[in-house]
Order: sequence, then structure tokens, then C-alpha cells
Amino acid sequence: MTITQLQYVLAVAEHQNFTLAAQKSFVTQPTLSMQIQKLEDELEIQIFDRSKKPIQLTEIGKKIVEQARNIVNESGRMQDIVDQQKGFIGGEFKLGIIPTIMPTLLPMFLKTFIKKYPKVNLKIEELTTETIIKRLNEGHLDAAIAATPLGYEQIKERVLYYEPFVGYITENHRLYHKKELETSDLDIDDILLLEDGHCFRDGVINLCKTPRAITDDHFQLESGSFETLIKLSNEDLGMTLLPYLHTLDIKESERKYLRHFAEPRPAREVSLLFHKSELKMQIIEALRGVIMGIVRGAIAFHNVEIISPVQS
Amino acid sequence: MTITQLQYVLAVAEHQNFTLAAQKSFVTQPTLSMQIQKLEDELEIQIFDRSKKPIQLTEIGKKIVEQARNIVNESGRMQDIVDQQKGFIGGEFKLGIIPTIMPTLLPMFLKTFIKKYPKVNLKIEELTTETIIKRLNEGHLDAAIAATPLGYEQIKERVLYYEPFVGYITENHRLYHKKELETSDLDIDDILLLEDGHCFRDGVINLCKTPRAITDDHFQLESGSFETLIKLSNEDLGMTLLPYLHTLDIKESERKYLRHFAEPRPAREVSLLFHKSELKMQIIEALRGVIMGIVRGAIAFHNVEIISPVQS
DNA sequence: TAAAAACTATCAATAAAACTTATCATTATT
DNA sequence: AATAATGATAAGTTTTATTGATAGTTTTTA
Repeated sequence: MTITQLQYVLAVAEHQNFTLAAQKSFVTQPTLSMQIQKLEDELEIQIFDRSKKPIQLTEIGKKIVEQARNIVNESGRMQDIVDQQKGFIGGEFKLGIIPTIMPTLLPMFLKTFIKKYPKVNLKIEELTTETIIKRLNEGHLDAAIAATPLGYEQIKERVLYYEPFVGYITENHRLYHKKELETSDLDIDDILLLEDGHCFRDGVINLCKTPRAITDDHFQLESGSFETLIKLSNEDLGMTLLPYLHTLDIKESERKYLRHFAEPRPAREVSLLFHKSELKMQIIEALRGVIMGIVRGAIAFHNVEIISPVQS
Repeated sequence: MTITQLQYVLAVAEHQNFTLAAQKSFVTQPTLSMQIQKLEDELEIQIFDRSKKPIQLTEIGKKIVEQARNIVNESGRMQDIVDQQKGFIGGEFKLGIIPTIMPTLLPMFLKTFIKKYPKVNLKIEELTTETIIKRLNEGHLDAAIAATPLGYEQIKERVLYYEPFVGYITENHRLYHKKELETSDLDIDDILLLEDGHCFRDGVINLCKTPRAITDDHFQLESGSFETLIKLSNEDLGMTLLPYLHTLDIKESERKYLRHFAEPRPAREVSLLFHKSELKMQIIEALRGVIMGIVRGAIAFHNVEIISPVQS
């Protein structure tokens, strides 16, 4: 049994197709077929059920894949150990970010990060939370930034900051004349929300359970942009909640519609996610350090109470 | 990086000698040298400091070895997974047993075990607790039976049974005329004990802290046999404590010296030990099943209160 | 339903690697 | 200083992984 064979198995398990898996592994299809057969012969089991199309894992195959992933991960960590010892922070690093965090957070830390760690070859992708989890489990992402808590067994979460929501309320709304909002003011049917996991923290109001928040009788919204929400809100279709950082670049003419909350402020928890195998942990820690530093900076220059990073 | 290379590294780390490590790995010395160099080149670090004699691990080398052991263990588990799926219980299994448990316990379960699991090629070695821990960590033992608790980070313990101690008290001893002993009767300076970890359980009296129990002013004892203790006791050098199973084959003429304890009986905890990686877990479970069954049997045929297996 | 496409297995040839024997260089031991 | 022990190096051999070509299936398309 070789590590290479295990990598081939993982590739086939993932793509459910020998030819494609071979391409992704940068070998020809016969190479991959033969190596997998060799492994199957050695273990005296069938890993894949080739009669089904697309190819399926056998029962035992699923366990083999799980263990193979484990071994391949642990092998990958060998280089991590060396890097860590050398104090080397570098190499390819794939980071996923959800759409509602990407435009506000990324510009804040990217420049600082690539300047501080020039040897890291950062590859950033905008992905949904669902895709992020899948990619992290498959090892195609090294880390991700998303709204939490998610509570996946295989994924670790490190809170970066809590981002309060700010109400966006136009003239004709019943709450327009309130100076400060209370969580008790909120009527769930009256708020325009995005689909991804916004959690009002500490269980004040937990909106996690509404995967597609906007399911009014009249319309459904699947856009991922707060711009859309603002526009809809301007059309008097309801109030909306914007994460604080998004409110920083709202047009001057619309700022008058912003209403902050009184304590306890509803907020979304934004965390750095990574696989529990903790591969490339030095880079993850470096990234976390940079972002947390930036967040502390943001507090200094803006409203101290707006962004509250986790104590540590 | 290959699994074979990692195995070579482990061999050298263990034997501190390339030539010997090569022999143990069933390859020639140049093969091993070259493969290790290749790995060092690939990782761009030195794993071994060849200037020191015997060869030493570098700082980073120690971490590499730790991770290598991890990967090799996980690789070994692949066959376990297959075996488990097939319901196959077989292959080589190396079991260590401490000297004070070996003669009484082994005859009780060996026949049953090899009959029930004929495909297991059991290799049993009598070893000290210290050696057992070392071998389990190095992967040269699959499991062991010893007095517990030991509390090693890397080693898991599964209690097999609690074996009460029975006093052996000759005519001239002050306690000879007591029908039943109390733990409060015991005078630690007056008892002949073996060196290995006898623990009076539940903190009644904890003798774990006396690594070499017999350190009288007059003599020291390093024998590992209760026979010796009995003979010394017969010479009026003090009373002794014998594990219950050892009292079963004491000569008729000496049985009159045996004194059982009143509750709470001091006892030693006897456990099955194995590495936390849980390699060959099916065989370990099979072994545990057989021994626990035998212990239950012993209770049925002897004194129910003598051996109390852990509830489960 | 026949033809085309997609996909995996097999075979022979080749490139890469792991391994061996022989030998050298260096470091301990006598 | 001689000897033994030990690891590195070199050249040659064996083994293994990989490739390109192709055959055999199954699925998709026309």
C-alpha cells in the first residue's frame, strides 16, 4: 500500500469516474486503474462497485476512503511540521469566503496579509457555506470564513468577530421614527433577510432555523446581495437587517434609514473554519492573527462598541 | 514521501543504527541510507544527526518520527478495517504479560482463546510493566496485561478484573490469630511485597507510590516471584500479600497461613493495555471477551466474592 | 434499434524507482 | 597504529509505476 494509491482512491471516490480522477491526479487512466486494482488485490476487497454508473463505493470502500483521507491528511502534515520548525509560512493556501462577508472583510485584510506573508500563495474563492463545508472535508480548501456556529463534526470554528446587524428602515415603515431598535420590535414576517446562516447570537432571536428567510406569500428571494435588499426596502417591501460592515459604504442619501440596536445587539458570528486535521495550521494562525488585528484596528477607528472581537 | 520511507525512519530511530535498522527492515544498509536521504532531501531537513555516535534524532527529527509513527499506525489500521468488515479475526498478535500475572492467568484463557480464534497467531512474552509500555509505544506489542492504573497518555486501559490480595501470615506473626484481616491491620514496614505496581484500590491504601516496595534496612528484594515471598515469610521475615489467583496453588500444608480480608478488600486492578491508536482492535476485543468470560467462570466455580470483574 | 460516445480493463513497452553488491570514507576501539 | 564498526557512494540489477494503444462494456444519442 502506498500513499499514492490512497490519493488515487480519494480522487476516484470524489469524481466517481476513473478517467476524470486520472486527469485530476495528473496520470493516465490505466495507471490509476491498475494502482487501485493492486490495492484492492492487496487488501482482498472491492473498494469500488464498477457495475453501477456512476461508479459507487462499496460498503467497505466507504471505510477505506475515510481511512485513506486520514492517512493522506497526516502525510500532508509532515511538510507542515517541517515548515513550522523552520518558521516558514508559505506555499499554496486556499481560502473560501461566503458572499456576504467577502466584499467587506477581504479588502480590509488582504493587503496586510500578503505583505506580511509574501511566500503564501493565497487563492481565494467566493463560495456558499454548503460548498465550503464540502470542500473543507475533501481537502480542497485549507480554511474558510463564514457565519457560525455551524456545528459540523469534522470542522473546527475559531470566532473572528461578532458583527452587529443594523436596521435599514425607510420612511413608510412603522419603525422609521424609532431612534434605537429593540430586538423585540422585530417582526420576522416584516424583515427582508438573506438566505445564509445569520444567527442572532445568545439565542435572543435565532434565525438560523430559517434557511431561506424570504418566503413571503408574494415573492421569494435568492439573491446573495445586500444591495438587492436595500433596493427592495426602498420600495417599501419591508425593513432589512444589514451587517455593520456593509453599512459603512452605504450612499449618503440612504444613511438616514440606518437604525442601530440597543443592547443586546443582534449580531452575526463570523469565524475562521478549518478541517479538524489542522493541516497548514501555521498559515491559519497567521491569517487569524492578521484578521483579528485588523478587527481591533477597526474598533479603534470606528465605534468601539460596534465590532466586538472574542476575548482572548 | 512513502510509507516505506517512514518505516525506515522509525527503524533507525529505534535502533540508532542504520545497519541494524536495515536488517530489521529486511533490506540492505545502502537501501535504507538512500531512502532516508531521499526523504530528508524532499523535506529539506536533517532527520538524524549522524555526527553523534550513536546516531541521534535532530529536534525536528523527533517531530518527524512522531508523525511517521502516526502515519504508519494509521496505515496498519487499513488491514484492520478490512478484517473487521470480513469478520476475520486472525494474523499475528503480540501480547505482553507481567510476570506476576502470567502463571496464573495465562493457563486459564490460552486454550479457550486459541480454540475460538485459531487464525490468530498469538505471540506471548513475559515482560516488565516498563518494557510493556515501551513496546506498546513502539508498536512492537499489540496489547498487554498488567496491574493498573498506570495513566500513560498514549496507552489505553480496559479493566479485566480486580484480584483481591490475601494475607499470608505464619505462626510467629502478630496477626496469625486473626480470622479475617482489616486493611487497618497492615503495617507497611512489615509486609513483603513485589516491586511491580500493586495498587490497593479506591485509595484505601495506595502502594503505587512505592516502586521498589521492599527497601528494609536489612535487605532489598528484586525477585519477581511470589514463591520467594512465601519462602521468606516462612522464615518469619514478615507477612506477605498474595494475589488471590496465586493462592489457589499453594501447598496444602501452607494453606493454614492464608487470611482473607474483610471488606473493603484490598485488590489489584488487572487490565488489558493497548496503544491509543487501537490497532487490531477486533483481536483485542476478542481477547478481552475470552478473558472476561473466563473470569466470570472462575467466580461461578470458586468464591463469588473473590474476583469482581468490572461491571459493564 | 443502431451508431456513437463514454468509460474501464488489459497488454506490451518504457521510464522511474527501489534495491543489491562492492567499495570507500570516517569514526571509534584496541 | 591497526582494526573494527558504521554510514555514504557508485554501478548494475530488479522491480514497479507509468504510458500509449486497444479491446470490451455500458450508456447515450440519433
